[in-house]
Amino acid sequence: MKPHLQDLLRAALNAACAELGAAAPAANIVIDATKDKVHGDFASNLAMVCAKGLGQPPRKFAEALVRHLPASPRVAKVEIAGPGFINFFLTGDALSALLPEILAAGETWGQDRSGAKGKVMVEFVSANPTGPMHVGHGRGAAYGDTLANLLAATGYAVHREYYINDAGRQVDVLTVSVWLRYLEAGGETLSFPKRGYPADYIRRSAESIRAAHGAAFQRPAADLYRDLAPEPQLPEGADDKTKDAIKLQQEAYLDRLIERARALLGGEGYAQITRAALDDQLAVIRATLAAFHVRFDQWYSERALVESGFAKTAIERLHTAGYVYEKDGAQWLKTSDYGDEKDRVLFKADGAATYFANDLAYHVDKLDRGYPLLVDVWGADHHGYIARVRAAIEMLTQRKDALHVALMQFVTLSSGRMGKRSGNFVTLQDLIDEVGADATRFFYLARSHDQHLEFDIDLARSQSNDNPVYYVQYAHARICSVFRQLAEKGGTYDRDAGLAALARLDTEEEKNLLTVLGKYPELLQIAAGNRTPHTLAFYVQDLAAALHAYYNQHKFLIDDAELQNARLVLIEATRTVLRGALGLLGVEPKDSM
RNA sequence: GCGCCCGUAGCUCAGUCGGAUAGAGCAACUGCCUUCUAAGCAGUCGGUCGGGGGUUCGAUUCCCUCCGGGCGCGCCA
Repeated sequence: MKPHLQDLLRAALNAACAELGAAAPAANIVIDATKDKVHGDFASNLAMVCAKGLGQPPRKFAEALVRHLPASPRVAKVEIAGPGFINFFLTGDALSALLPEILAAGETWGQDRSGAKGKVMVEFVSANPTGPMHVGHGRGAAYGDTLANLLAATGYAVHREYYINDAGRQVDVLTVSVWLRYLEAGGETLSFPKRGYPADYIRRSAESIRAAHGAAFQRPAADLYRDLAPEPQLPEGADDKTKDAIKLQQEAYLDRLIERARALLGGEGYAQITRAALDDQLAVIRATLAAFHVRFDQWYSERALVESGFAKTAIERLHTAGYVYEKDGAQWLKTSDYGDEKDRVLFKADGAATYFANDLAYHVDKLDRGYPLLVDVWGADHHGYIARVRAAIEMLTQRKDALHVALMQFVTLSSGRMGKRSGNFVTLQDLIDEVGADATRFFYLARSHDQHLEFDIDLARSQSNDNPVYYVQYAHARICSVFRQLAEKGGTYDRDAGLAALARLDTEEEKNLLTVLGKYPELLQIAAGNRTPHTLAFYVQDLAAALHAYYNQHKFLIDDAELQNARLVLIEATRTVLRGALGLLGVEPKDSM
């Protein structure tokens, strides 16, 4: 509808300017859906935008535009209002014309599945495989999954990927933590290191290793602690400076335990525990994401990236291009040439790669795989990391727009509900178990991602009219119920007869529902283009509200067969759009409540 | 100190490219079930859009500044 009105206005603009003997301004013509029906269906500010340049009063120029506006069967009335707005009132035919389109296209109506906009890689979640996901990861999961759906629905060929951080020191900490719990379970008495991972899930990992390997990794505690200085302890009431110093010493102690573990277990034994521990944690993560209806095309291992040698090869490329230099024994990347506040270390003085080096190599691989557009979904605590990755990507591509980072602001749980279940936090799995996948997803998505989110667990789990996700699902269920009732009464639905009688849809509620349906295609473009899935979550609530208002005011199963068929066409189309939108949100439409 | 996100109704939050009288849900109050599901509908109440300047036909929106909250500023990951 908008392009049609733009065409009309453009013609009017040319004619009106010709009359004035002036060149038509090159302004792009803005058409907005009105907030208030007294202003019609669509409005344009064109007269006010052009007035100054043409030396005309806005309202007078608006009159000239309206005078030159070509007639259109879709436009019932045009008015000038306020400081010079041009308001369009559409005919009923123009509104109902989208119903046959919706029914013909089905749930993908309004979507473009062609992939013609090219390939895009969406990397999201990528939670460390050292424990279960928490409620913050859930937000990135819901956001990333729905954003990927939206991009796929608006012409992109989308690849969804999870980067597994299964290399680096954290994996050694995981390995040692599991092994120490394993030793404890085997009867050894030891003091668990302060900086290890103490949680219950570590114990369960240790138990499953014992189930698979028996006592193969059992060693005496005496060997573990031989010639090892005891772990420094934090004194009561220490100041921050002291605390930091002690923490560093405790980390160093943990490093010594890691070395001792390698020595006592041998390379192969140590690696077996690492693999088992990682597999355990990843299995939990995969299960949670499956329960959350989040799907990935690929799980990409950092460890594999390093072991294949590509991590080094990729950095070599930057070296060859002249972006890498040596200082203080370390290899640095000149990210400050591309907007970062300082240069960053790729290889430490001891030769080890930094996390940044591997992550950068990973992004090089993404580009090598032919993705001109990369979307990374990160937690807000990583925002200080954006500049360096962006700088590196710009070095590689000479483009500023190749990488888009979407930051998820923090999630807190509603007061009084910060209970500890698995270790020292509420896991995403806990939340899904308690609230359900649909409500959890909807609550995450019904908030702008750059807004701090307070997750109201009590509201989300309430099976009541307070809960917006039920409100939307109820709208869908009500439509299903109408068709069930029709069948029970032995009635028939003649869609073609309904399509032929759309002119009968002339009540206020019907026009409003049609107006909301008509906004859907453009809304998908906006939600995908701005990367704001929450606008879709708001839309389905608007659509449900329009349906409920209609349902409450009018009956669908009536004696007037023609009108009944027309109304059934309208609610069938509404159900179709609801299903399409809920599908993108990853929320299940329910046939009954 | 510097950088990023944020500040909108009692609460939780929308507000697209600068547009008309700033919206929704919850809470409070009033109506509506003999009728396709009341997990619903209709209405009332509720605002210095954090404060102050600036830009212009017009600012919640853009710029400056101050106040308040969160996060980040490693040869950690």
